[in-house]
Amino acid sequence: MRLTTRGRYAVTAMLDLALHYDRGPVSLAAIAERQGISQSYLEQLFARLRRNGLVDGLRGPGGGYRLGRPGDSISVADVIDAVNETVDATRCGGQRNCHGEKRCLTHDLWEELSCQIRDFLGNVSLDQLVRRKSVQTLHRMQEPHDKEARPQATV
Amino acid sequence: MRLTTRGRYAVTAMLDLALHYDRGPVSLAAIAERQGISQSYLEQLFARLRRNGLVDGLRGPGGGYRLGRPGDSISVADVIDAVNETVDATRCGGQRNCHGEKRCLTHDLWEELSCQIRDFLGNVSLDQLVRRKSVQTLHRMQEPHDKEARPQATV
DNA sequence: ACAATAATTGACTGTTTTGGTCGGATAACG
DNA sequence: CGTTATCCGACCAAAACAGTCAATTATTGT
Repeated sequence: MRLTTRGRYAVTAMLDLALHYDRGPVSLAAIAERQGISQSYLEQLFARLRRNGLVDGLRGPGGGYRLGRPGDSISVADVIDAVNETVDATRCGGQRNCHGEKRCLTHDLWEELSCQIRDFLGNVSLDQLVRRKSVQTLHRMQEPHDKEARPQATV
Repeated sequence: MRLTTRGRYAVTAMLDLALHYDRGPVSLAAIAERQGISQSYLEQLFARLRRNGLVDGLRGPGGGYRLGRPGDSISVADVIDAVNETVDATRCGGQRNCHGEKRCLTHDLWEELSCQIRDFLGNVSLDQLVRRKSVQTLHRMQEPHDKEARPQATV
């Protein structure tokens, strides 16, 4: 089981996408700036997210990324799985060769733990996160305080 | 949050200790052979376990390691913490500097996850593991099939 | 006293993963 | 056509991981 910056960045970025769902595609540059993540690194992550169908990429000016499916059908576990390719806590990855040909003394324990984690992360959707108070607060603070309604090319 | 071979080995080794609690000190060589773990690596792990008071080391012939306190007061979380020094899932380790000076969008989520994991692993004691059927079965298979009662120096 | 045993210590090494950069290709829009 | 942005692949430094090794120290049995 590994949960590192990669998975955390991915979830944060996906959440940013969900927060701006109504404003059309979101560019990596925008995410990078808002969330303080290296844009080059984001490219790597989004390559995996796209391959797993979690996002759609739109090229050209005004392009960016969009959620591949509704935010209530994307769980945090989905995102982490996409970039990490394993949330399994066992060493053998479900096989039982952790000790010679048999499974090790603690195999079952790690299997249960994996289950717990998957359960927890699998039951939190992006939409649920969006609706959280703490997220909303931070979201508003990250907005560029547009006094008018959506200034379009202030960059 | 990281759960790697180190933590898994440590728990397995501690469980081995608990399984042989009544037979006096257990040598690293014995654990290494039974559980298929490198003895040199075990040395490293037990250094940390000892520093955290989880085991007592007894030198000299017939020596080895013993549980530092009763098996029902040692949780899996204790063991992992001892060798890993962190089971935290947040990047900032409880501080809130994950994004600049503020906390990142997903800070709370990782904090909850950490809590879940700690809860789960903190509520499993070595004694509970010992009593598990799957563990008992594996345990019997690992014994050297002593036909007599405890042959003493067959090595 | 002596040898064997086994913990204890610290330095050292090879491999993998992480986190990240860079340059260029490709597609879309004006 | 030029700009914008995704795409793609190679590349890289640092850290963590997994493991080895040699030397030292303490204890026990003879």
